[in-house]
Amino acid sequence: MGAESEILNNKIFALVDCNNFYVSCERVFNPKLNNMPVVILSNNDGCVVSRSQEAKALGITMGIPYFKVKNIIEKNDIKVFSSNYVLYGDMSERVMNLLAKFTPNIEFYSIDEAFLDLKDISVKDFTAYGKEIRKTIFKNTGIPVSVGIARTKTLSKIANEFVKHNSKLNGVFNIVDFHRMDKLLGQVPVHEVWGIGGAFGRMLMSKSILSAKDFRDASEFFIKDKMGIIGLRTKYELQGTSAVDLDEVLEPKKAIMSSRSFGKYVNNVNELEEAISQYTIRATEKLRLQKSNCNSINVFLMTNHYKLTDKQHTESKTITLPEPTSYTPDIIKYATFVLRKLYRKGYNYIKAGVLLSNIVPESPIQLNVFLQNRDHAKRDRVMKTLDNINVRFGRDTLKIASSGLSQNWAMKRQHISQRYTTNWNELLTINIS
DNA sequence: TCTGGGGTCCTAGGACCC
DNA sequence: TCTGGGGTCCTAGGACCC
Repeated sequence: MGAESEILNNKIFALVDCNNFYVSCERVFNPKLNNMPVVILSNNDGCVVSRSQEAKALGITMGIPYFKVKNIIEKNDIKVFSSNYVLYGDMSERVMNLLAKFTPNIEFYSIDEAFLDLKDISVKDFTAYGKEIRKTIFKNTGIPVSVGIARTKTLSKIANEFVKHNSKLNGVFNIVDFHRMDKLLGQVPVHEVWGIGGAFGRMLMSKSILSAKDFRDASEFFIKDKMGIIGLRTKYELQGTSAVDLDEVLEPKKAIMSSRSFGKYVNNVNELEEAISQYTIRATEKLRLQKSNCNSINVFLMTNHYKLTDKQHTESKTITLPEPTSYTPDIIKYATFVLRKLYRKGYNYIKAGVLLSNIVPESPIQLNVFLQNRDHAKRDRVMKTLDNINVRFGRDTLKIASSGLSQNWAMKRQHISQRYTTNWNELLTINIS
């Protein structure tokens, strides 16, 4: 890389990633868990989605179904928690607010990761700055983070991953002017590079492209042909040329999904209707929160495809609404109408969901001339009041009756912890004896 | 017995238009 | 016998991410 391109490409990305985030959140409020093996389960207590170092060392892999490792868990007294997204979401917000103080240019990438562009920060030593970030986050939230610093997002990901396997780095790895890049990239398996997943990984390995270094040095034509523009960008990024920008603006979502596996098999259409109503309530809440309306809804339901002895039926159907809306009762009506079209008697359904799409800003509203007799202002007020009450007094304080009261189909959460930070009844209590 | 949920982007191909 | 060509829009599906 010549001096000229270095001037053009002067970005410095820091990827800040919370270590074992969900486990770390639980540990903040339950310090007994420190140094113990801990795992967090996905919704419905299905799979392992977060593991402490100790749990990883015992051979618990990411995404493994819970029932497959129950033996190891019990034998080693691994502590188990159901996902507590209310708690993790709140802790995430605290971490992100602190990170935003370190640079005006930040991308909130996921619940536990953010990219910071440091090019305009007037510090000489980015490594020291990374250590300061790390110290600040830990001191104020109790969450340990790793920091990877590089000239491209893809390289900052690699640096960050490296931190976690090398305790000598003390949580920060800066490869902005790293001399042994070939050696470093040679150690990264190609399928672990950000943007290259399992499918492309297998294809590349069959062509003897085994490491990030091999991929960086592979032919442009080959990569463009087999992987399109995304693959090419990844190659440039590994070469040190930034090709994936910081995404700073929080764009409204283009699709909003709410779906869940059931806690038991459901074959009764009335129960399915309750579930679809509940998911629609959740999805439309999110829709109004980002001040949008949707034009289409998709409803799907599925049987358990792992259970080969069961009759299978998986189907989805999209309909276009007569006008863009976020009015929950109407959308429930349409969604349950679609559900009844899809539903077949005699099948054991395990999961269903609602997807709102074709999303547009809530104003200006494109009114359907045939529906103009509706009082839109009044409907808006009703939804606003509903949302306000539910924000103030807790989710589902007010809800629509079609979602059911007993909800026998609801997901399993046998190991849930308290909502320490968001619910007055679940604050941390300390017994002094 | 028991296998998550919620997103994004890109591409190919069909429909349709002039 | 010979049966355009280019453009746009939409959708479905595949790949990826955490």
